[in-house]
Amino acid sequence: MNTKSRILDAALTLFAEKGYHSVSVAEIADAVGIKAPSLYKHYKSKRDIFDAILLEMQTRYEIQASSLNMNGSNATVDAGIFSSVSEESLIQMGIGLFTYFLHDDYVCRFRKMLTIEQFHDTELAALYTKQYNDDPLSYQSQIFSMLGACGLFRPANTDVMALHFYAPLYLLLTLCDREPEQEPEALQLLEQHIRQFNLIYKKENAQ
Amino acid sequence: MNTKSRILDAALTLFAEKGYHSVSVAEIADAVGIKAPSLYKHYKSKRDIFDAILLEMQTRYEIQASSLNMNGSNATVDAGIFSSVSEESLIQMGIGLFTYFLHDDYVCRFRKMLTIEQFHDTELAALYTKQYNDDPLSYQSQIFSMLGACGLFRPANTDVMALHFYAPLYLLLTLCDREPEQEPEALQLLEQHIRQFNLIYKKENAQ
DNA sequence: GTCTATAAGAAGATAGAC
DNA sequence: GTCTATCTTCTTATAGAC
Repeated sequence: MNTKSRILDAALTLFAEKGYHSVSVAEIADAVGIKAPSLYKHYKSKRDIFDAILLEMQTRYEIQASSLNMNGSNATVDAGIFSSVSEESLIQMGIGLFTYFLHDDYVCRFRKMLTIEQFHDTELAALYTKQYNDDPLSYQSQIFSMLGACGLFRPANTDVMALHFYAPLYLLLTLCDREPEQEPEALQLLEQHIRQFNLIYKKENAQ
Repeated sequence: MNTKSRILDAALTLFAEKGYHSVSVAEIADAVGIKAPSLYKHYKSKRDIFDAILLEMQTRYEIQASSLNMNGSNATVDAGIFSSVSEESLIQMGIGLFTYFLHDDYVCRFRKMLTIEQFHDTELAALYTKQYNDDPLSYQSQIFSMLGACGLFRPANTDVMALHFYAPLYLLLTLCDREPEQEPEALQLLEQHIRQFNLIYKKENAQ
């Protein structure tokens, strides 16, 4: 890993924990194992490092999201997968999404950074809303819309269903960001939540 | 309003928008209409202002929470109120809780400040978790437990019910903190959520 | 209680040697 | 590409006049 990437990595870790303004350039350099002035051979300013993180993480996100059809206007592929959905596979989807969001090193640090910086400007606010609210909700909504059309789920407002499915996941995720030691309880509650969700919305005769 | 309180107020506004470290003492003094050194006649340090905010807001919270029986180990009074619960009164409770959390000037700014500072130390993390996760969830759980005992709601895991009821409220609340212009859509979705929730959990023969 | 003046230090960033 | 030395500005905080 080259120095430029190591700076980005160290900065992301520090920004995620303390916020942009609370971290000094010297601190970042220290974490990388160089002196502060050396850092300016790689980035022209502290703000430049922040912007590079933003760019890099947005690129990663778009790749990840498009592979899941989370950003596009259709979820056709996933509907195909979930048309043979069972309670266990619904749990797998929920737990999988949750643990990925929670444990992927970059995703996790970037989410914390955005959490801290979200009120600084409208661009960061919009990015947070897109990645952690709008995209997951519209993705889930489309999934449930298809599962409804297949006759597997009771007919219901899919936006509300998406909110019912995703909001607990979101709350538990932000909880674990703050209190990592509560992950076991969170996972247990998440599983109970999905079982209950399945019980509520799934047609009795389906499967 | 005396100067000491005006400093607290101005500092809270600034901390909520930019975070503790991004705000200078001069900026706070400016917002109050005095010079920075004058501020030290009221508080002995910048950190002292922050701690005073924390203390003041925790006191306000405890008063508010105890009047709602949110912190205690029982929700007896509220169960009495909600034993005559209707769909409309459930919506009123949800919307009321939501708009209070969102529009109360102090509650709102303090929540934003905690959001920004939550990863700085474990004390702030614990405070956030208590006020915006644990207390509301245990409160809701107790309410549903009583409504279940009254035979108004279907029997179900009340912790999961509380999560189903509160998590969407929480997601929409944090969304509106970030994007205040989305409040109308959020309120509409919140109302739909509660109607759906009621439909799901309420016994058909109840009422 | 407010001000001006100022200390003491930290921060972002540059110059120039190696 | 890394370092030391340095500049400049910002920031917290104090001293002391009014």
